[in-house]
Parts: sequence; C-alpha cells; structure tokens
Amino acid sequence: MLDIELIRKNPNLVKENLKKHFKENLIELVDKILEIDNKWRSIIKELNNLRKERNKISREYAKTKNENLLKKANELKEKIEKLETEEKKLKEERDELLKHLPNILHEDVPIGKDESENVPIRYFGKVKVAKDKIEEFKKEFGNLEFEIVEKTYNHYELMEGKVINSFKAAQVSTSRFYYMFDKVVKLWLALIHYGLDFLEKRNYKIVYVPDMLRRQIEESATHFSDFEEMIYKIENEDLYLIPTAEHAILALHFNEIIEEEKLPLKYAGISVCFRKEAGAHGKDTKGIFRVHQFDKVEQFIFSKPEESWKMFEELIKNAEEFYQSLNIPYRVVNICSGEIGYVAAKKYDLEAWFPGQNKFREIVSCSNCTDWQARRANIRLRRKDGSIEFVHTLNSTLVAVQRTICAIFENFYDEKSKCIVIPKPLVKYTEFEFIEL
RNA sequence: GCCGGGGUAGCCUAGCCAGGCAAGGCGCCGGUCUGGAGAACCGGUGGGCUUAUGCCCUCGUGGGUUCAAAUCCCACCCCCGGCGCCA
Repeated sequence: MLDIELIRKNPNLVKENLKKHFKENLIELVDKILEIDNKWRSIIKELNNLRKERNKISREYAKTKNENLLKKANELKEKIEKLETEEKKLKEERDELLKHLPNILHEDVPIGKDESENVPIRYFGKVKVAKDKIEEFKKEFGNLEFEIVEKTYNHYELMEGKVINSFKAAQVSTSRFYYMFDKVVKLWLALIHYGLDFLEKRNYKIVYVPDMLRRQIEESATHFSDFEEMIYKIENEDLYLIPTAEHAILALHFNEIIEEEKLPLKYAGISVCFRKEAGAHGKDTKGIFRVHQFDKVEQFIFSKPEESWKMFEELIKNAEEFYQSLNIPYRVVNICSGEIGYVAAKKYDLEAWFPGQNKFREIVSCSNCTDWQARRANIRLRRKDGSIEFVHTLNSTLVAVQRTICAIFENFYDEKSKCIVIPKPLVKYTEFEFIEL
C-alpha cells in the first residue's frame, strides 16, 4: 500500500508510476482517492469541532446537572452520529482504493509491456542444445556458450510412469497434481535439506510456517488480483492456503515494532505452496513444472529502508550461488514494469536452462517490496532516537524444489547409461549418485 | 467443544464491581547538573486533522445503550488454566 501522504504531496509521481506499469486505467483512481481524501479531511475537521463542543458540554453537565445542557448535547449527538458514519465510510473507501495502487518502481526497472521486454543481465554455465534445435537456439540466444548434444528430453518424458504418476493423481485430485516415487522423493528431501543448510551457513534463521493464513494477513502480503487467480480458500473458514512461505514469514512480525539494532532479520522458510494457476490453462500441463502443490525454500528479509537495496543483491547472489553449486546453467533477468506486479519495486528472476524446452524458465523470483507490504502488515522499526518508521521487506526463492528437480532431470540426463546424474553437493544428502530410469 | 480467568500506549501494570478528561512504573530520547559518567530532577515518548496555537481519536475487534463508555449490554477474535477429544 502506498502512503496517502505521497499521493497528497506528489500525485503526478504516482500517476507517472501507473503509466510505467501500463495501468493507465488506474490514473483516475488517484484523483478519486484525492477527492475522497479531501472530503474526508473536511469532515474530520468538522467532526472534531463538534466533538470538542460535545465534550465540553458533557463535562459541564457532569458538574452542574443543568437540564438545558442536556438538550444541546442531544442535538450535537445526532449531528455527530451522522458525520461519524460518513467519516468512517469515506476513510474505508479511501483506504480500500489505496490498496489497488501498485508499488513505486525503482528507476532501474526496464519499461516494457510483457515478458519479452525483461532484460537479461547475466548468464551462468554452458547450456545443452539438441542438434536439431541449433538454428532456433542461435536465433534467440546468439553467441551464448553452448554444447551440442544428440537429443534432449522434457522432464515429463523422463519421469512419467517411472518416478512420477500424474495420470492417477489427475483422476483422484485434478490435473496439476502428481505422485512422486522412490529416489525422486529422496532427491526432493535432499534439495530441501541442502537449501536450508546453505542458508543456515549464511546466518538465516530456519523457520517452518503455518500453511494457512487469515484473509487479512494474506491481503497484507499481496494484491486482490491474487485471490482470484492464485489463492485457495478453505470453505466456511476465514483461512487461505498459502501460495508461498513469503506470506507466512511476513506474518511472523505482523503488527510489530522491531528495534533498529535487531535488523536485518533474515529467514530461511520451508513450506508447501498451493496455487490455483487459474490463468495458466494449457500452459505446462504435463509433469511437475507448473502444479497446484509444490515445495519451496524461501529467503525473506526484514530490513532497514536504507539497507534494502544491498539486501536485495544479497538475496539474488545467494540464489545464484546455490544454482552455481548445482552447476545448473541460468540467466538473471530484470523484470520489466508491465510484468512486475503490484508488490515489488524491483524484481529479478533467475531462469534456469531447460534443454528439453530449449528455453530459460523461471525458477527463482527475487523482490524488494520496500514498504508496500510493511505498511499493510503494520511492521515498523524503532530508531535509536525513538522515532518509528516502516521496515522494508524482501523475498526470494532459494529453491523451488519441483522445478529444480525438472531442471536436474533435463540438464543431467545421461543418454548412454539412462541415468540422472545427481549434482555433487546433493549426494551427501541423497546418498546415491544416480537415478536409473 | 465445555467451564473459569484474562487482553489497557514499545513493555509491565492500576482503573472496570459502582460510567464523568487513561493514573503509575520500566525502557528509550532530550534538557538541567558534571571534568566525564551515574544519580537526582524536569520535559517528551500511539494515530489523525491543522501554517500554527491547538483540537480530536485510541483501552483485543465490531456493534449497541448513554449528554458521556476502558467501565454497562450483544457478537466475534486471541491468550492462560481446568475438563473433554486427539496424531
């Protein structure tokens, strides 16, 4: 949520920001908010004056028990009640509309409408490309370092019927669910364990979180549009299945004031994530790349405002070093203004190379939400001089487990032995070096 | 799920029965004092409106009664204790 003060003082900045987001339709909302705010301010002024008078008369009456005062007070009471109703309505209306405005973008965010205008900023690793896809590859990625292989496979070709069963899961749940078996389950555990160890070594506090949150808490973490497209609701309860541990970690300090010297607070959260994927019909329908239920080790930082951009770089660096250690090729892209969504001021995605798809695909998403979430969740810090302000919140995936399994299958399948070769750092956790298919 | 006790400012607490401007302590910040520090004393320490003086709001949340609600009534949320259920 934006600061109403910012809109009062600098409505043009807020409007320019909406243009960058390609949300011109919200520009009139800014004027509407200002209009309501002005009305509200004049009413609160009037109301305060009336209450002042009422309080005076009331105190007078307490002393004198003068019946004439009672008459006056009754008149005031009616007026006050009327105005109070109106004041409350206006304030609610204003704050409701405020929640629809996206965060102010950082100046580095590239202006662009869709995914195609995201800006790649760095690459890691030598990618595998199938012989028959070389031309297509060169057209898109030019002089990127690559290695030619005879044939590549989609993860689901390698997995389905052997280590996963999506067909049975679709019958008993719906599509986008799956059963996993044997060594893939152990690989899944290994990735979680390795991810937690990785962050613990970097002084992140490990946290296991509630998988359901109240509406108010979910709303503090995200924009309304997510409720329709992403988040599952529990019937007859004020509870929602979390789409990411990010929300539950944010909620850990809901309504709190944190002492300046305790910041930054760094967390490594592990949770299952539930997503409706309502807008994704027909996309990635096979396998476990895009599913309703997956697991994720999430990084989250509560930061002092002046340190948050440094923390932002730390988060993406952690994720990069994690994938470097697994030797999975990737690129980092700077997400453009039209794709970034409401919450983040700047966002990097880490996209792993998927040889079977001949593409980079999102595997990590790293955001600085500045004070947008903190304002809604009312999470503040107290300076040494006693002053209070909102913290900044940042989040980044460390490892999206199912997607990383997909990446491991596609990148490390050995055609000759028909085995998946487990990346070195994981062997300590899996206690096997290959998955035979 | 039932019975009982609770929720008051950053924290701790009084006020509630019996309605009348939210008292006190701790912590923190500033000042006086000091060579410096401490102690002591004074002031400040939630939100909003206001150029400002100042005014209003805030006692878990939301309603209601009243000239006036932390206080009375209703509903809900949460915490503690006991009983019940339970991996």
